[in-house]
Amino acid sequence: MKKKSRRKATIRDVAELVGVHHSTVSRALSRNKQSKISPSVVRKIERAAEKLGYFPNLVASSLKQNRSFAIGVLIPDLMNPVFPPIIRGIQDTVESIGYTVITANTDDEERKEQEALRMMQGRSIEGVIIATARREDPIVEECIKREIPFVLVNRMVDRVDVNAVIVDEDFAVRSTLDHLINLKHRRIAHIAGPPHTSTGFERANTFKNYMRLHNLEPDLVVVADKFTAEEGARGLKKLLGIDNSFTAVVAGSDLIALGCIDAMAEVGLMVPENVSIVGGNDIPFLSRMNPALSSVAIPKYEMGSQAAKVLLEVIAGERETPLVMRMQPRLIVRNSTAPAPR
Amino acid sequence: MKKKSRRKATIRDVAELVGVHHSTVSRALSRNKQSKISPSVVRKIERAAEKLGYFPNLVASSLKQNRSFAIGVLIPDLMNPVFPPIIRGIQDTVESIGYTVITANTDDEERKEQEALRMMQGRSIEGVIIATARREDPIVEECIKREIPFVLVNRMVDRVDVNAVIVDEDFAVRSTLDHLINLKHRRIAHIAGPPHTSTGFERANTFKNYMRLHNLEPDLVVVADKFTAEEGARGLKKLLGIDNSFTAVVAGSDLIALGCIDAMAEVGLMVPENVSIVGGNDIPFLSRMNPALSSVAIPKYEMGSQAAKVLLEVIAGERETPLVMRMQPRLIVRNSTAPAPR
DNA sequence: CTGAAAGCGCTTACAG
DNA sequence: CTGAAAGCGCTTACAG
Repeated sequence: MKKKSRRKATIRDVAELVGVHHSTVSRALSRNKQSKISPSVVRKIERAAEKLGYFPNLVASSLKQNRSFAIGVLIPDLMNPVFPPIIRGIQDTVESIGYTVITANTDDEERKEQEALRMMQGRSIEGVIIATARREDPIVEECIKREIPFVLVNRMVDRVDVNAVIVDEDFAVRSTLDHLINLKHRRIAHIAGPPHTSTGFERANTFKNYMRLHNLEPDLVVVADKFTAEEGARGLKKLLGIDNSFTAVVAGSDLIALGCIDAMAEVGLMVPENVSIVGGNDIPFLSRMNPALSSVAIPKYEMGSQAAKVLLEVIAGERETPLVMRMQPRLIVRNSTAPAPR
Repeated sequence: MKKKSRRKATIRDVAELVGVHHSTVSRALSRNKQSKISPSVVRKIERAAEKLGYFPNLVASSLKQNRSFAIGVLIPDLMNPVFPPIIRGIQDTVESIGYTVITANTDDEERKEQEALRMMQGRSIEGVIIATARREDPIVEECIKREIPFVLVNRMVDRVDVNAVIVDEDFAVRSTLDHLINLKHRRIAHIAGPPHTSTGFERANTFKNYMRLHNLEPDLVVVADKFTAEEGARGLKKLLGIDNSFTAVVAGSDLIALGCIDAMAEVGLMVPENVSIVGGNDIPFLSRMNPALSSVAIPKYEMGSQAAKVLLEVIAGERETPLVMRMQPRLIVRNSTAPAPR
């Protein structure tokens, strides 16, 4: 029962064992059954392959076919809880048809984005899902120029001739404001996400417009430079320097909301007694915090899954016209919002 | 400014442009500078490569060199907050030297583990980091048999002749119990993680031994079949059926602790007034819950990073003897633990 | 320092 | 249905 060699079995080894040409083995073992090999030979080959513990060398196959059955995914940071479900959605859908995914963290740094794209191209990825897009994004431009199939997820660029699976931000903000206005809040502030991202930008825009529509002060807007708690805290403090009559804040994301809550705690503002707050993308476990954070849930797993499906279609050449899917978010009211204090 | 063709530039294209043999280009562009090419030629080649937008085809390079500069990572589920930091730690350390990582979710199903390993082998990964190990694990055996370099992270197998970066579970449990005993708890229960995992098994063992050492009842132990909140809740209910005099519970993980807390809430037990509870691996945001969960922090990012370093050493042939690193955890006392009620 | 050749393990037109 | 050949884009002994 000793193994003869540590070398992995190749197609030639099984060909030899069966006594056929290695091209016949290749044909017998490849799934597309256009080239018919006689069933008896197929069976012999399969048996031999099994016996030798043969499995195909995907890198040789990739080189020859000039496709890799791999896609890339660009995210800012795996440790941001928004992204794991998106990635899992992507993985589950592409893996079911034999693709694998390579993810890279870019920390929102353009240099790392470039490097990651290069690396992925070097590995001949067939397409890429981009969760890091800024409204004007050199990476997106490069994909277009180099004709790399791509789809954006979560964040959008300003141009609309791209494939994207994003959130109906308008709806997100409107349902949030409806909720707050119903609770009789009038002085409502917004700690917006970075304006160079579509999510930050669109929510801030809708916020102003919808406030105006309701004849409410639309200018209580402060910008957070990143979707982080630190920036949320900074934003809230800045807001306090400008105005302290607000009774509610709409945060650009959950992480921003956490920062706001921290900053409020520092100055003795109670949530929701003094100020109500709504978060932005419903990351896990925040339902268990004190107070449980009201937030706008977005279908992260689903978005990843859809983005993957679209990308696969583009790769297969089945999709010509760009598609922008806007997924419906859902306001989840918990304990961080309450009627406006009088 | 029109591109001549969509074809990616190859080493031959730049060779032609410079007027040298393509092997010279290969030498000039490869980082290992043993084969000296005259600086002037190198410069010309670099210029030409730049001009053509050349970048190496890693899959061709992989095929030829029979190494892929890729490693695999097996995790149960990306959406479990324990794993993203581990993966990030792995990625950051291997990417800095040009490796990429391919992760696969196995959902703790052996079939998926097998499939993932196959896929990774097909892609010629040079080694694999395994975060899914059970105490007896066919995947680990297979890696040994096939001589695939691997290192375990977080979970260990029963055999000790392997590389692993894990937690000092003994210390984790002892510091937890010290804390609880100091708070005058005497009836302490344990909702253990799955006994087929080293973490579940070791913590339960230490729990019993250390309780005995303190002349406390060591048998208030119930097993959760998975590291999930659902299983934690089930465990707690089962415990209540056996005994309801306990004043503290040591949970096998944070997720298990969350389930316990839910189950306690259902029957009107207050944390920490009636029962104190300590979680198991300090996942993010639980410091913000109500009550903030006391937990044993483990250095997840660091563990990933260390595991990657060890794996890289094994791959480089620089490590002969197996290494088991036990990382020090740290009890973080928050508000879910309080003096025992009288 | 540079060139020419061989080969990594597959796939796929082209014949038969 | 099957074989023989060529080639994917690199790397690397072997000469010179």
